Amino acid sequence: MLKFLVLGLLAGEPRYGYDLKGVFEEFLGGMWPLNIGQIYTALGRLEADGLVACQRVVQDSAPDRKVYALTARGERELERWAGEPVDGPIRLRDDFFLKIVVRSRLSDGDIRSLVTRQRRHHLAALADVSRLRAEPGLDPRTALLLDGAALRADADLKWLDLCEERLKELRP
Amino acid sequence: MLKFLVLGLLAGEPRYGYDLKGVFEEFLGGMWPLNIGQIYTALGRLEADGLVACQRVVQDSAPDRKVYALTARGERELERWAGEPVDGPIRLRDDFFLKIVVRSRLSDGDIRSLVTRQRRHHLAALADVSRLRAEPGLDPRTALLLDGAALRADADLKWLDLCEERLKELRP
DNA sequence: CGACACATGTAACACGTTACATGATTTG
DNA sequence: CAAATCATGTAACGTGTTACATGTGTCG
Repeated sequence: MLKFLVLGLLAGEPRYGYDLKGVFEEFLGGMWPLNIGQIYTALGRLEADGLVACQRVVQDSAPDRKVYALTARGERELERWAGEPVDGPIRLRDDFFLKIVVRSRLSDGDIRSLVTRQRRHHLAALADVSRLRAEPGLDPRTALLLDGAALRADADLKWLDLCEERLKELRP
Repeated sequence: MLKFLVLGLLAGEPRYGYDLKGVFEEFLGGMWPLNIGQIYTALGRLEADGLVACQRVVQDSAPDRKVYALTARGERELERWAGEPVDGPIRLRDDFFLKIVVRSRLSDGDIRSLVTRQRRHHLAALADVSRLRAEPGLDPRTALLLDGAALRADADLKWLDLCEERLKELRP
Protein backbone atom coordinates (compact mmCIF):
# COMPACT_ATOMS: atom_id res chain seq x y z
CA MET A 1 0.00 0.00 0.00
CA LEU A 2 2.69 2.43 0.96
CA LYS A 3 4.34 0.91 -2.03
CA PHE A 4 1.62 2.20 -4.31
CA LEU A 5 1.48 5.53 -2.61
CA VAL A 6 5.16 5.97 -3.36
CA LEU A 7 4.63 4.82 -6.92
CA GLY A 8 1.79 7.28 -7.22
CA LEU A 9 3.83 10.18 -5.89
CA LEU A 10 6.62 9.29 -8.27
CA ALA A 11 4.33 9.24 -11.29
CA GLY A 12 5.21 12.00 -13.68
CA GLU A 13 8.03 13.59 -11.72
CA PRO A 14 11.08 11.68 -10.47
CA ARG A 15 12.00 12.40 -6.87
CA TYR A 16 14.50 11.47 -4.23
CA GLY A 17 13.58 9.95 -0.91
CA TYR A 18 13.77 12.93 1.32
CA ASP A 19 11.77 14.91 -1.16
CA LEU A 20 9.04 12.28 -1.09
CA LYS A 21 8.85 12.78 2.63
CA GLY A 22 7.99 16.43 2.08
CA VAL A 23 5.38 15.70 -0.59
CA PHE A 24 3.94 13.00 1.56
CA GLU A 25 3.51 15.27 4.52
CA GLU A 26 2.03 18.04 2.50
CA PHE A 27 -0.30 15.60 0.86
CA LEU A 28 -1.52 13.73 3.90
CA GLY A 29 -0.39 16.16 6.57
CA GLY A 30 -0.17 14.12 9.71
CA MET A 31 -3.10 11.84 8.85
CA TRP A 32 -0.61 9.04 8.30
CA PRO A 33 2.31 9.14 10.66
CA LEU A 34 5.34 7.92 8.79
CA ASN A 35 8.89 7.14 9.66
CA ILE A 36 11.23 8.41 6.98
CA GLY A 37 12.97 5.05 7.03
CA GLN A 38 9.86 3.50 5.59
CA ILE A 39 10.23 5.51 2.42
CA TYR A 40 13.71 4.19 1.90
CA THR A 41 12.72 0.61 2.57
CA ALA A 42 9.78 1.02 0.20
CA LEU A 43 12.01 2.52 -2.48
CA GLY A 44 14.52 -0.27 -2.02
CA ARG A 45 11.89 -2.92 -2.41
CA LEU A 46 10.37 -1.20 -5.41
CA GLU A 47 13.79 -1.04 -7.01
CA ALA A 48 14.38 -4.72 -6.31
CA ASP A 49 11.09 -5.45 -8.05
CA GLY A 50 12.12 -3.36 -11.00
CA LEU A 51 9.26 -0.90 -10.64
CA VAL A 52 11.48 2.10 -10.11
CA ALA A 53 15.04 2.93 -11.11
CA CYS A 54 17.38 5.37 -9.48
CA GLN A 55 20.05 7.69 -10.67
CA ARG A 56 22.64 9.21 -8.41
CA VAL A 57 22.77 12.98 -8.67
CA VAL A 58 26.03 14.45 -7.41
CA GLN A 59 25.85 17.89 -5.95
CA ASP A 60 28.62 20.17 -4.89
CA SER A 61 28.00 21.73 -1.53
CA ALA A 62 25.27 19.27 -0.59
CA PRO A 63 24.98 15.54 -0.03
CA ASP A 64 24.27 13.40 -3.06
CA ARG A 65 20.72 12.54 -3.98
CA LYS A 66 19.35 9.38 -5.41
CA VAL A 67 16.58 10.31 -7.74
CA TYR A 68 13.99 7.63 -8.42
CA ALA A 69 11.71 7.36 -11.40
CA LEU A 70 9.11 4.85 -12.52
CA THR A 71 10.20 2.21 -14.97
CA ALA A 72 7.88 1.05 -17.72
CA ARG A 73 6.89 -1.89 -15.56
CA GLY A 74 6.32 0.47 -12.66
CA GLU A 75 3.96 2.54 -14.75
CA ARG A 76 2.04 -0.52 -15.88
CA GLU A 77 1.82 -1.80 -12.33
CA LEU A 78 0.57 1.51 -10.99
CA GLU A 79 -1.92 1.77 -13.80
CA ARG A 80 -3.20 -1.70 -13.10
CA TRP A 81 -3.52 -1.19 -9.36
CA ALA A 82 -5.11 2.20 -9.64
CA GLY A 83 -7.61 0.98 -12.19
CA GLU A 84 -9.04 -1.88 -10.22
CA PRO A 85 -11.74 -1.23 -7.66
CA VAL A 86 -11.01 -2.24 -4.12
CA ASP A 87 -12.49 -5.66 -3.83
CA GLY A 88 -13.41 -7.86 -0.98
CA PRO A 89 -16.00 -7.43 1.67
CA ILE A 90 -16.25 -4.25 3.64
CA ARG A 91 -13.44 -4.35 6.08
CA LEU A 92 -14.56 -5.55 9.42
CA ARG A 93 -10.94 -6.29 10.06
CA ASP A 94 -10.55 -3.02 11.74
CA ASP A 95 -9.35 -2.35 15.24
CA PHE A 96 -12.17 0.06 15.72
CA PHE A 97 -14.88 -2.56 15.30
CA LEU A 98 -12.99 -5.42 16.73
CA LYS A 99 -12.10 -3.81 19.99
CA ILE A 100 -15.59 -2.86 20.91
CA VAL A 101 -17.10 -6.16 19.90
CA VAL A 102 -14.43 -8.18 21.65
CA ARG A 103 -14.83 -5.96 24.67
CA SER A 104 -18.54 -6.75 24.66
CA ARG A 105 -17.68 -10.43 25.00
CA LEU A 106 -15.53 -9.75 28.03
CA SER A 107 -18.26 -10.09 30.58
CA ASP A 108 -17.30 -7.29 32.86
CA GLY A 109 -19.58 -4.86 31.13
CA ASP A 110 -17.18 -1.98 31.11
CA ILE A 111 -17.88 -1.19 27.50
CA ARG A 112 -19.69 2.00 28.14
CA SER A 113 -16.51 3.73 29.27
CA LEU A 114 -14.65 2.46 26.23
CA VAL A 115 -17.39 3.74 23.96
CA THR A 116 -17.25 7.10 25.67
CA ARG A 117 -13.52 7.40 25.42
CA GLN A 118 -13.57 6.23 21.86
CA ARG A 119 -16.10 8.88 21.02
CA ARG A 120 -13.88 11.52 22.54
CA HIS A 121 -10.99 10.24 20.47
CA HIS A 122 -13.02 10.36 17.31
CA LEU A 123 -14.31 13.85 17.97
CA ALA A 124 -10.76 15.03 18.52
CA ALA A 125 -9.68 13.40 15.28
CA LEU A 126 -12.61 15.00 13.49
CA ALA A 127 -11.55 18.37 14.83
CA ASP A 128 -8.06 17.77 13.49
CA VAL A 129 -9.48 16.97 10.11
CA SER A 130 -11.57 20.12 10.10
CA ARG A 131 -8.60 22.22 11.05
CA LEU A 132 -6.53 20.79 8.23
CA ARG A 133 -9.44 21.12 5.89
CA ALA A 134 -9.76 24.82 6.62
CA GLU A 135 -6.17 25.53 5.65
CA PRO A 136 -5.92 27.79 2.61
CA GLY A 137 -4.19 26.63 -0.53
CA LEU A 138 -5.06 23.03 0.08
CA ASP A 139 -4.53 20.62 -2.78
CA PRO A 140 -8.00 19.63 -4.00
CA ARG A 141 -7.08 15.96 -3.75
CA THR A 142 -6.02 16.37 -0.17
CA ALA A 143 -9.30 18.13 0.47
CA LEU A 144 -11.17 15.18 -1.01
CA LEU A 145 -9.26 12.80 1.22
CA LEU A 146 -10.03 14.84 4.29
CA ASP A 147 -13.68 14.98 3.39
CA GLY A 148 -13.63 11.24 3.13
CA ALA A 149 -12.05 10.96 6.52
CA ALA A 150 -14.74 13.19 7.94
CA LEU A 151 -17.52 11.11 6.40
CA ARG A 152 -16.03 7.97 7.89
CA ALA A 153 -15.67 9.64 11.24
CA ASP A 154 -19.33 10.59 11.16
CA ALA A 155 -20.29 7.03 10.35
CA ASP A 156 -18.15 5.72 13.17
CA LEU A 157 -19.68 8.16 15.62
CA LYS A 158 -23.14 7.01 14.58
CA TRP A 159 -22.02 3.47 15.17
CA LEU A 160 -20.85 4.33 18.65
CA ASP A 161 -24.33 5.67 19.40
CA LEU A 162 -25.78 2.45 18.08
CA CYS A 163 -23.44 0.48 20.32
CA GLU A 164 -24.61 2.34 23.37
CA GLU A 165 -28.28 1.81 22.55
CA ARG A 166 -27.85 -1.88 21.85
CA LEU A 167 -25.87 -2.46 24.99
CA LYS A 168 -28.54 -0.75 27.03
CA GLU A 169 -31.08 -3.16 25.57
CA LEU A 170 -28.91 -6.18 26.27
CA ARG A 171 -28.09 -5.30 29.88
CA PRO A 172 -30.52 -2.72 31.06
CA MET B 1 -5.12 -7.84 15.18
CA LEU B 2 -6.06 -11.36 14.23
CA LYS B 3 -4.02 -12.08 17.29
CA PHE B 4 -6.44 -10.21 19.50
CA LEU B 5 -9.44 -11.62 17.77
CA VAL B 6 -8.19 -15.10 18.59
CA LEU B 7 -7.45 -14.01 22.12
CA GLY B 8 -10.95 -12.59 22.37
CA LEU B 9 -12.60 -15.75 21.06
CA LEU B 10 -10.60 -17.77 23.53
CA ALA B 11 -11.66 -15.66 26.48
CA GLY B 12 -13.80 -17.63 28.85
CA GLU B 13 -13.87 -20.91 26.97
CA PRO B 14 -10.77 -22.78 25.83
CA ARG B 15 -10.92 -24.01 22.28
CA TYR B 16 -8.89 -25.87 19.71
CA GLY B 17 -7.86 -24.43 16.39
CA TYR B 18 -10.38 -26.01 14.14
CA ASP B 19 -13.13 -25.06 16.54
CA LEU B 20 -12.01 -21.44 16.41
CA LYS B 21 -12.47 -21.57 12.68
CA GLY B 22 -16.12 -22.41 13.17
CA VAL B 23 -16.70 -19.73 15.77
CA PHE B 24 -14.91 -17.27 13.61
CA GLU B 25 -17.07 -17.97 10.61
CA GLU B 26 -20.26 -17.85 12.57
CA PHE B 27 -19.16 -14.63 14.16
CA LEU B 28 -17.98 -12.75 11.10
CA GLY B 29 -19.60 -14.87 8.44
CA GLY B 30 -17.61 -14.23 5.35
CA MET B 31 -16.88 -10.60 6.08
CA TRP B 32 -13.27 -11.54 6.76
CA PRO B 33 -12.04 -14.29 4.49
CA LEU B 34 -9.64 -16.40 6.45
CA ASN B 35 -7.31 -19.22 5.66
CA ILE B 36 -7.41 -21.83 8.40
CA GLY B 37 -3.63 -21.85 8.46
CA GLN B 38 -3.68 -18.34 9.83
CA ILE B 39 -5.36 -19.52 12.98
CA TYR B 40 -2.60 -21.99 13.63
CA THR B 41 0.14 -19.48 12.94
CA ALA B 42 -1.62 -17.01 15.21
CA LEU B 43 -1.99 -19.62 17.94
CA GLY B 44 1.65 -20.58 17.58
CA ARG B 45 2.79 -17.00 17.91
CA LEU B 46 0.52 -16.41 20.87
CA GLU B 47 1.90 -19.49 22.55
CA ALA B 48 5.46 -18.36 21.90
CA ASP B 49 4.58 -15.06 23.55
CA GLY B 50 3.14 -16.86 26.55
CA LEU B 51 -0.35 -15.46 26.05
CA VAL B 52 -2.03 -18.82 25.58
CA ALA B 53 -1.17 -22.32 26.68
CA CYS B 54 -2.26 -25.55 25.10
CA GLN B 55 -3.13 -28.93 26.38
CA ARG B 56 -3.29 -32.01 24.20
CA VAL B 57 -6.60 -33.81 24.45
CA VAL B 58 -6.43 -37.40 23.33
CA GLN B 59 -9.56 -38.82 21.82
CA ASP B 60 -10.35 -42.34 20.83
CA SER B 61 -11.90 -42.55 17.42
CA ALA B 62 -10.90 -39.05 16.41
CA PRO B 63 -7.67 -37.16 15.89
CA ASP B 64 -6.18 -35.48 18.92
CA ARG B 65 -7.01 -31.91 19.68
CA LYS B 66 -4.83 -29.21 21.08
CA VAL B 67 -6.99 -27.11 23.31
CA TYR B 68 -5.78 -23.57 23.91
CA ALA B 69 -6.63 -21.36 26.85
CA LEU B 70 -5.58 -17.88 27.91
CA THR B 71 -2.79 -17.63 30.41
CA ALA B 72 -2.88 -14.99 33.12
CA ARG B 73 -0.67 -12.81 30.94
CA GLY B 74 -2.97 -13.44 28.02
CA GLU B 75 -5.92 -12.23 30.01
CA ARG B 76 -4.09 -9.12 31.09
CA GLU B 77 -2.97 -8.41 27.57
CA LEU B 78 -6.47 -8.85 26.18
CA GLU B 79 -7.91 -6.68 28.90
CA ARG B 80 -5.36 -3.98 28.20
CA TRP B 81 -5.87 -4.01 24.46
CA ALA B 82 -9.63 -4.12 24.65
CA GLY B 83 -9.74 -1.30 27.16
CA GLU B 84 -7.79 1.25 25.16
CA PRO B 85 -9.51 3.30 22.52
CA VAL B 86 -8.19 3.03 19.01
CA ASP B 87 -5.77 5.85 18.74
CA GLY B 88 -4.14 7.62 15.92
CA PRO B 89 -5.64 9.69 13.19
CA ILE B 90 -8.53 8.49 11.17
CA ARG B 91 -7.15 6.02 8.74
CA LEU B 92 -6.46 7.49 5.41
CA ARG B 93 -4.18 4.57 4.89
CA ASP B 94 -6.87 2.73 3.17
CA ASP B 95 -6.83 1.29 -0.31
CA PHE B 96 -10.22 2.74 -0.95
CA PHE B 97 -9.12 6.34 -0.51
CA LEU B 98 -5.66 5.91 -1.84
CA LYS B 99 -6.64 4.35 -5.10
CA ILE B 100 -9.02 7.03 -6.11
CA VAL B 101 -6.76 9.86 -5.08
CA VAL B 102 -3.72 8.36 -6.75
CA ARG B 103 -5.82 7.71 -9.81
CA SER B 104 -6.79 11.35 -9.88
CA ARG B 105 -3.07 12.22 -10.12
CA LEU B 106 -2.65 9.96 -13.11
CA SER B 107 -3.47 12.50 -15.72
CA ASP B 108 -5.52 10.36 -18.05
CA GLY B 109 -8.72 11.35 -16.39
CA ASP B 110 -10.26 7.92 -16.36
CA ILE B 111 -11.35 8.24 -12.79
CA ARG B 112 -15.01 8.36 -13.52
CA SER B 113 -15.11 4.75 -14.60
CA LEU B 114 -13.21 3.70 -11.51
CA VAL B 115 -15.65 5.59 -9.33
CA THR B 116 -18.54 3.93 -11.09
CA ARG B 117 -17.13 0.46 -10.75
CA GLN B 118 -16.20 1.10 -7.16
CA ARG B 119 -19.74 2.17 -6.44
CA ARG B 120 -21.07 -1.03 -7.95
CA HIS B 121 -18.69 -3.00 -5.78
CA HIS B 122 -19.79 -1.17 -2.69
CA LEU B 123 -23.45 -1.61 -3.44
CA ALA B 124 -22.90 -5.31 -3.89
CA ALA B 125 -21.04 -5.50 -0.60
CA LEU B 126 -23.83 -3.58 1.08
CA ALA B 127 -26.33 -6.07 -0.29
CA ASP B 128 -24.27 -8.91 1.17
CA VAL B 129 -24.27 -7.22 4.51
CA SER B 130 -28.03 -6.78 4.41
CA ARG B 131 -28.53 -10.39 3.51
CA LEU B 132 -26.41 -11.55 6.40
CA ARG B 133 -28.06 -9.06 8.68
CA ALA B 134 -31.51 -10.46 7.88
CA GLU B 135 -30.55 -13.96 8.94
CA PRO B 136 -32.52 -15.15 11.95
CA GLY B 137 -30.78 -16.10 15.17
CA LEU B 138 -27.95 -13.72 14.60
CA ASP B 139 -25.61 -13.06 17.50
CA PRO B 140 -26.34 -9.49 18.63
CA ARG B 141 -22.65 -8.66 18.46
CA THR B 142 -22.44 -9.86 14.91
CA ALA B 143 -25.47 -7.73 14.16
CA LEU B 144 -23.70 -4.71 15.60
CA LEU B 145 -20.68 -5.40 13.47
CA LEU B 146 -22.77 -5.67 10.36
CA ASP B 147 -24.57 -2.45 11.15
CA GLY B 148 -21.19 -0.82 11.46
CA ALA B 149 -20.15 -2.16 8.11
CA ALA B 150 -23.33 -0.78 6.59
CA LEU B 151 -22.74 2.66 8.08
CA ARG B 152 -19.25 2.70 6.67
CA ALA B 153 -20.48 1.58 3.30
CA ASP B 154 -22.98 4.45 3.30
CA ALA B 155 -20.23 6.89 4.14
CA ASP B 156 -18.04 5.53 1.39
CA LEU B 157 -20.85 5.77 -1.12
CA LYS B 158 -21.41 9.41 -0.16
CA TRP B 159 -17.73 9.96 -0.66
CA LEU B 160 -17.88 8.50 -4.12
CA ASP B 161 -20.62 10.99 -4.96
CA LEU B 162 -18.41 13.75 -3.64
CA CYS B 163 -15.56 12.52 -5.78
CA GLU B 164 -17.66 12.71 -8.89
CA GLU B 165 -18.87 16.22 -8.16
CA ARG B 166 -15.40 17.51 -7.40
CA LEU B 167 -13.93 15.97 -10.48
CA LYS B 168 -16.60 17.57 -12.58
CA GLU B 169 -15.60 20.94 -11.14
CA LEU B 170 -11.92 20.32 -11.75
CA ARG B 171 -12.25 19.19 -15.34
CA PRO B 172 -15.63 20.15 -16.59
C1' DC C 1 29.77 25.47 19.13
C1' DG C 2 25.28 23.34 19.08
C1' DA C 3 21.00 22.58 17.07
C1' DC C 4 18.52 21.69 13.17
C1' DA C 5 17.29 20.63 8.37
C1' DC C 6 19.05 17.90 4.68
C1' DA C 7 20.03 13.26 3.01
C1' DT C 8 20.58 8.11 2.99
C1' DG C 9 20.30 3.96 4.56
C1' DT C 10 20.28 -1.05 7.34
C1' DA C 11 18.88 -4.72 10.57
C1' DA C 12 15.36 -6.66 12.66
C1' DC C 13 10.89 -7.59 14.21
C1' DA C 14 5.80 -8.27 13.76
C1' DC C 15 2.14 -9.76 11.28
C1' DG C 16 -1.12 -11.13 7.51
C1' DT C 17 -1.32 -14.32 4.07
C1' DT C 18 -0.64 -18.20 1.01
C1' DA C 19 0.60 -22.66 -0.47
C1' DC C 20 1.60 -26.88 0.76
C1' DA C 21 1.84 -31.41 3.54
C1' DT C 22 -0.31 -34.91 6.44
C1' DG C 23 -3.46 -37.96 8.23
C1' DA C 24 -7.98 -39.80 10.46
C1' DT C 25 -12.95 -40.35 10.23
C1' DT C 26 -17.46 -40.07 8.24
C1' DT C 27 -20.71 -40.39 4.59
C1' DG C 28 -22.57 -41.06 -0.09
C1' DC D 1 -14.07 -46.51 -2.99
C1' DA D 2 -14.10 -41.54 -3.25
C1' DA D 3 -15.18 -37.26 -1.41
C1' DA D 4 -16.00 -34.29 2.32
C1' DT D 5 -15.08 -32.97 6.95
C1' DC D 6 -12.25 -33.01 10.91
C1' DA D 7 -7.74 -31.75 12.60
C1' DT D 8 -2.94 -29.94 12.72
C1' DG D 9 0.69 -27.80 11.15
C1' DT D 10 5.20 -25.53 8.45
C1' DA D 11 7.90 -22.68 5.16
C1' DA D 12 7.98 -18.72 3.00
C1' DC D 13 6.81 -14.24 1.20
C1' DG D 14 5.26 -9.33 1.36
C1' DT D 15 4.98 -5.51 3.94
C1' DG D 16 4.46 -2.17 7.83
C1' DT D 17 7.19 -0.42 11.36
C1' DT D 18 10.88 0.77 14.48
C1' DA D 19 15.33 1.77 16.05
C1' DC D 20 19.58 2.82 14.92
C1' DA D 21 23.84 4.60 12.27
C1' DT D 22 25.98 8.15 9.47
C1' DG D 23 27.26 12.21 7.51
C1' DT D 24 26.93 17.39 5.46
C1' DG D 25 25.54 22.12 5.45
C1' DT D 26 23.51 26.15 7.59
C1' DC D 27 22.07 29.40 10.94
C1' DG D 28 22.03 31.64 15.41
